[in-house]
Amino acid sequence: MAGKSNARAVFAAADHDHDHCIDSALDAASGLCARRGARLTAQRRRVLALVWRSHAPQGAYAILATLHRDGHPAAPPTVYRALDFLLAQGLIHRIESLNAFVGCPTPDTPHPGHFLICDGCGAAAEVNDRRIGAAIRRSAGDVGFRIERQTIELRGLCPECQGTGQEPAHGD
Amino acid sequence: MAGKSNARAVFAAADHDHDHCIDSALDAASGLCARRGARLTAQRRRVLALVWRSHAPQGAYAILATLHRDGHPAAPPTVYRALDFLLAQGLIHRIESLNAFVGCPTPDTPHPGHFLICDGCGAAAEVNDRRIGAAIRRSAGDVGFRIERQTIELRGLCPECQGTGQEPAHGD
DNA sequence: CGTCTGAAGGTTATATTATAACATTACAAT
DNA sequence: ATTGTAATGTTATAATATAACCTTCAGACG
Ligand SMILES: [Zn+2]
Ligand SMILES: [Zn+2]
Ligand SMILES: [Zn+2]
Ligand SMILES: [Zn+2]
Repeated sequence: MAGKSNARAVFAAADHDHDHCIDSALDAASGLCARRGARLTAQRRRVLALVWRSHAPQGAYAILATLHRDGHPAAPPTVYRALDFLLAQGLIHRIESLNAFVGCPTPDTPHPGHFLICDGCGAAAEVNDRRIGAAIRRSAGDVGFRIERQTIELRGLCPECQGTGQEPAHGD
Repeated sequence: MAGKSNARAVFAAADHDHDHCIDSALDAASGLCARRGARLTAQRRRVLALVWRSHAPQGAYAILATLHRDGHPAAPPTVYRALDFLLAQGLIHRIESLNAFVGCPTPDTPHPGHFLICDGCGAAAEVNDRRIGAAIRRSAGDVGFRIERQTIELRGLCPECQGTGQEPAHGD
């Protein structure tokens, strides 16, 4: 309970209304795709909802299994194609160190994805800290490297999971 | 060590003596394992040499195939076990965004692996910039996140590959 | 309306990456 | 030699991802 108040800004509180997260993500996606002329089909919308099922990144095959449970059977290519579309639209990010996908809370503006990922509760928080970006640009600039894409994934324990002996991952 | 424009210091020159890279990596590994009482067996040494085959990260199955070509047939678990040992000793790093492994040029001292990875030539350069580390610690500290492990992989083009038409491989 | 077209999705098979489980061998210490 | 343990071998399979080809569907247009 001795968490910092800032912490809640990036990691959702344990008791937050997650249905609201899902709904607003879907609404944002609808609007954004409409403005861009991109087709957010029922299939893609379902996959996006399942990625947002939790703040913990979801694997493609977990999404696949949930689709089956929900009465929408699909094969791997279907899921991967939907994920590719969502990635292209910036609606989700891929977490390389987990081979999994997580919803983007700010899909309207382009940004590198910088993540804090808790090994206790599994949640991934997108931070996109200006200072990290600046340090990276400076470091790459020093050696003449031109950055096209960033993978920044910091693993550890979120404030809630520290001191609770919560090292191993759990469900979702 | 505190450098500004040691531009070519991180990416090896195109014409450098790579056999020297391999030899000194193997020598360093021998000494380090001896001091630690860790057993750098022939198998592990062979795998380490193959990881160092290039400054481009090598996949486990590429290593496996090369072992076969070299007359040292092996099954996947053999290679993965050797890689696990080398990772545990800090002799190599895993590149998450490539599912591949690259030799560590400074295995003596513990450090997070921060990489610049060229999409032109495939080379990965380990930078471990103190400013990036500091920015990350500050950013995580702000929200009370405890970092246990970092994945920092910056993809783009190295100085040599810029302007040489060497964008991500296309063929024609 | 009917037809055309291209994107989306379906289907099957397979590629790629990684690990589980158990048997055998090598090796150092007693 | 005996024994305990680390390393390796062996077989099978899990988990992640894509290739290739076919069908369906929504919208454009005459
Ligand atoms: Zn984002
Ligand atoms: Zn947590
Ligand atoms: Zn290193
Ligand atoms: Zn290059």
